[in-house]
Amino acid sequence: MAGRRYDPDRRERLIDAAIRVVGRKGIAGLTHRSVAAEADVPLGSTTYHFATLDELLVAALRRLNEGFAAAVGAGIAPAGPDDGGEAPDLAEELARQLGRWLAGDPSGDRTGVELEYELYLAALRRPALRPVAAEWCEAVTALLARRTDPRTARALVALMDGLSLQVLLTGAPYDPGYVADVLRRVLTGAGPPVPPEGG
Amino acid sequence: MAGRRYDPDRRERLIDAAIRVVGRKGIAGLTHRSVAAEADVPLGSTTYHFATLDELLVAALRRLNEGFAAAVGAGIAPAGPDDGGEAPDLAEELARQLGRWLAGDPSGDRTGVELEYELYLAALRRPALRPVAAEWCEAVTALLARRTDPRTARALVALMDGLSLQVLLTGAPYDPGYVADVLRRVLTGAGPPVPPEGG
Amino acid sequence: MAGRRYDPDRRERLIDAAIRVVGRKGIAGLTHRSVAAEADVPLGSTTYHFATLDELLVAALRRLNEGFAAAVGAGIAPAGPDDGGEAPDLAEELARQLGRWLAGDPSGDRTGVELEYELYLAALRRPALRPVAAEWCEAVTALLARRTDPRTARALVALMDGLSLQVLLTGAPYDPGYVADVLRRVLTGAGPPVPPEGG
Amino acid sequence: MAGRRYDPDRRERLIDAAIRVVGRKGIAGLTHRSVAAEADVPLGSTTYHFATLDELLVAALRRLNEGFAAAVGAGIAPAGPDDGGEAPDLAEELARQLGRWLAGDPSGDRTGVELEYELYLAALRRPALRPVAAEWCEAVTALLARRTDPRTARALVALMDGLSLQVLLTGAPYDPGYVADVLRRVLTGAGPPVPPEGG
DNA sequence: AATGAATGAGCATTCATTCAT
DNA sequence: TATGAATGAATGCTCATTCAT
Repeated sequence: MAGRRYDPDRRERLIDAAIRVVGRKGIAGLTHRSVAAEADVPLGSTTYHFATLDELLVAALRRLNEGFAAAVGAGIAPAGPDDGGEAPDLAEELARQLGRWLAGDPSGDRTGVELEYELYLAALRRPALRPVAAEWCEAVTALLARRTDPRTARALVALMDGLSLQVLLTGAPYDPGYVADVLRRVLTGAGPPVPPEGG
Repeated sequence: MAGRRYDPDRRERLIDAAIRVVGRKGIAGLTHRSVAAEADVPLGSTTYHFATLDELLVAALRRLNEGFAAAVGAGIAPAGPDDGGEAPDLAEELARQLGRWLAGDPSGDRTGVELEYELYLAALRRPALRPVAAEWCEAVTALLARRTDPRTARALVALMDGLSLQVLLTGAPYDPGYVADVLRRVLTGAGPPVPPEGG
Repeated sequence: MAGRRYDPDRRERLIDAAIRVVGRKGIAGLTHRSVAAEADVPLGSTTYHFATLDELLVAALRRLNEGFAAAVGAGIAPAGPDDGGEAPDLAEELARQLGRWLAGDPSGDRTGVELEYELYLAALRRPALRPVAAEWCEAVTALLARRTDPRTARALVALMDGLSLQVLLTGAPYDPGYVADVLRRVLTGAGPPVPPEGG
Repeated sequence: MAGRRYDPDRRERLIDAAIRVVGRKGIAGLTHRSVAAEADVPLGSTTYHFATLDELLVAALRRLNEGFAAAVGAGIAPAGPDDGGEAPDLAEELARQLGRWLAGDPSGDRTGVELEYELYLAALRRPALRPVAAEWCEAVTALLARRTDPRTARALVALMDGLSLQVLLTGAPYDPGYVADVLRRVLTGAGPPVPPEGG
């Protein structure tokens, strides 16, 4: 913690530390001090790299988004070349995927979804986060739109958000069959998927 | 602020004040002090009536629920005696209602929905709020179940939550036609409404 | 510094401490911490009694005013019953008095005038101090008006302020003969003193 | 803000920036950072050119003096060759001039006088500024001495300072008739003006 | 039952300064 | 010669909580 001059990517380490802190203590527990301690960095260093906590929050949410989009992208295969207007098993794939996320890390800290939702929902009161939240929303919608039309994709995202929150907020058990069922209803009458670029 | 000894419904006034404070400054701005000032009550009085802020938060969310359930109940008429398995215009009614809530109070403070969602979503990190959030969710679901079946009702609530959050978090405009459309899809194939008690 | 609950007139002690701190380190050195240390009182106590530093500054300047007005009043005897339109030796009395103030306390800390002027002049940038500065100005003017007319009194105050500042700001030596001379010029053609109340 | 290597009059630009900063935020708001930002110059550059803030303050006050002396000189014409011992309208000229300064710039920032007085009065606590304050005082006195004798000039300066401060500190309205009156009294019995050099 | 006073911990932020480049 | 990065100290202020009344 002393004399450690010259430390490139300290900025990145601070973002990582911020994510861990939020995971452990929530956004309310994210302070310059807690981040500094978590990153093992002098206090002044946090304000040097991120003048305000909002800046740090934005960076954290953005990094989370990248990781999340990658995860979703890996889980949701794009539509095959000869798919009809609607992917046959998308509803079930999504329901299964959602179940995996919500089950989460059984170990100590909060699960990934909870952390992610906390940051995402923080945009409600923090305008600075709004653009990042919008990016996240659009990114996931775009991924799903590879298997259905954009309007349907957006509705799927909303429904999955709503169902996840019901589980997270009320402690209700997750029922994959039920979720697949209602997702399927939204997929009913969906248009053709967005063709991949260059197609 | 002084000498106001006998004051039987001070407790209620504190809850009202707490709601106003959260509306104006967010949950992060809810402190014993801010509530005391808002309610024009000595500081010690707040800790006396609500030992912790969580207690106050629970009371506030519960009060909000009551008002909200009443509003929803008034907006969503129960199914008539000879309705078929599904109310013909429920989707549009809900979309319109949602639009009204999201448009909100154009005056100073935050709109009602934003306030309500902030408290509701706070349950993510505050276990004490979880039971109240569950109550809220069940109450609204039950109201909608008077026009469709419970599983569908729960999905409608989730979808409306998700769509509302998209609007609130990303600043996207609200499109009632789109919302009615996707709500209608969820209503597709819904079962019969829950018969009124005693029916 | 510990366990000293119940300490009435702690508020007064804080004001005294603030005056000593400003005397020693200037307004720039007046911080909640420095006052707390000087008064041997916990830090939180300073913000409890004076929510902002401006409040403390106002209280300090006001207290200083009282003492100063008393000192001036003692030094400047009111006009005798049969005085003509102008007190014969007022100019010299004032010049002598001014010399005594500017000579000040040869010991360590800043002299009283310097301290007083620093707080008084701070009103230039701190609107909160303005009313107190105005009070001070009027009080001294009223005292002098007992020996001459109010317009002349106000000018005497201005001239004495200006001459004092020349000494304090530029380090020029104080020349009582010169000061008496120019004060006398202002007194030339002055009207009758303000009659004492009830006279 | 980057790569601006060759920049010969950066020093001057920093002084200008410092004056603007003091005008906007007061001496207390003058920091290396605020100057750097105002001058659009890297932070390190300010400490490089002015090791301490006092140095910068001295430079700023000195520059202000030059401009002010020029303004006064332009406003106060020297005595004509056949003037009697006393300039007939000097009192009124000065009163009018003072009124113009105190009215100041009606636009956003602080008026020029306020800024100038703040820096001038700062000498009270900052010995480094004392010589510059003395220069200012002497310069203005010398200018006025071209229309009256030096002792009287010095008193005029003191009286004008005192009257200006009354207006600035207490918010009292400026009354040019009154000011001319009392200035005239000081001019009463003044000696002959200082003859121009070489006269 | 109720409350004014008190206090220790903590927070976001700002800053002068140092130093390696 | 300049400067971006870094840092330790400090500041004003807020707060939950305690306690004596």
